[in-house]
Amino acid sequence: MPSTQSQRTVEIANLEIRPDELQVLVEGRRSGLTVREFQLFFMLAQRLDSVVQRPQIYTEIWGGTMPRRDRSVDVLVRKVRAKLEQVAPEWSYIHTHFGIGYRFSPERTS
Amino acid sequence: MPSTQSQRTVEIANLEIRPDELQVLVEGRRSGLTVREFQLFFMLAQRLDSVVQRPQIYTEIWGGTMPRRDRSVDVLVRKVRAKLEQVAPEWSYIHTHFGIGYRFSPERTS
DNA sequence: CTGTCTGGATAAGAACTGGTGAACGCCGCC
DNA sequence: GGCGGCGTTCACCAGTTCTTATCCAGACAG
Repeated sequence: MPSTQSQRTVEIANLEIRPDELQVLVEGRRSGLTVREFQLFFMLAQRLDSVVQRPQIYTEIWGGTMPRRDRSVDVLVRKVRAKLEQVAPEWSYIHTHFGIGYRFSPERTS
Repeated sequence: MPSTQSQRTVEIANLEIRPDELQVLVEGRRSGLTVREFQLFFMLAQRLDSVVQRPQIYTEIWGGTMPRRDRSVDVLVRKVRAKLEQVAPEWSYIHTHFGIGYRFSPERTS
């Protein structure tokens, strides 16, 4: 195995994540996430199956402290969900934990 | 053994790439790329279908770190595109990934 | 059931990125 | 010197993305 710095590709469920390309592929199809969107997605994916609190997400992506009543994270999550749904309608990846934050976990929508 | 560094000729889609001549032929016609232009084209071609980030392109061609707001890469891409389009109007080879970089992948423009 | 709070959805304006044409400077050559 | 190819930089503009505001549905407490 050619080692090298960061992993070239991460595979989870039906996803292929390429960090150094900022790309997420679903069964070969590109999801078309923007840079910000990928950041969010990737940071959640790295914490597979654990709930990440909203302020923590904010800090990791925007830096600094999350202003009260800020909705940036929500809007971003929505956009990521929308794009992923377009390429993988039968799956859901980001789950809401009310009053807390979000959790990444690929699941089939039965 | 085929020996020696890189292959003499690489063929992809309707392209014929000759690294040691710095030439790209499209169905027999020379594209007329300059040295710089060929460097860009070839480095992207070698990473077929993967997105290469702008700063990485810069580093590989110019060396050093890409200055903020630098447009060299863009302009070079444009020139390569222009020359390729002249010899292959029905094809597109270099695709833009907004906010990230460029990706090489020969495709017909239907 | 009612009131309050959180998150989903959408939209408008601001901010940013990349496409494009042209100008500029550098060299080698006529 | 004047010319032409090449590489770089500049400026303008269109298109994309981000931020923020608003309205609304769902969750939860009393």
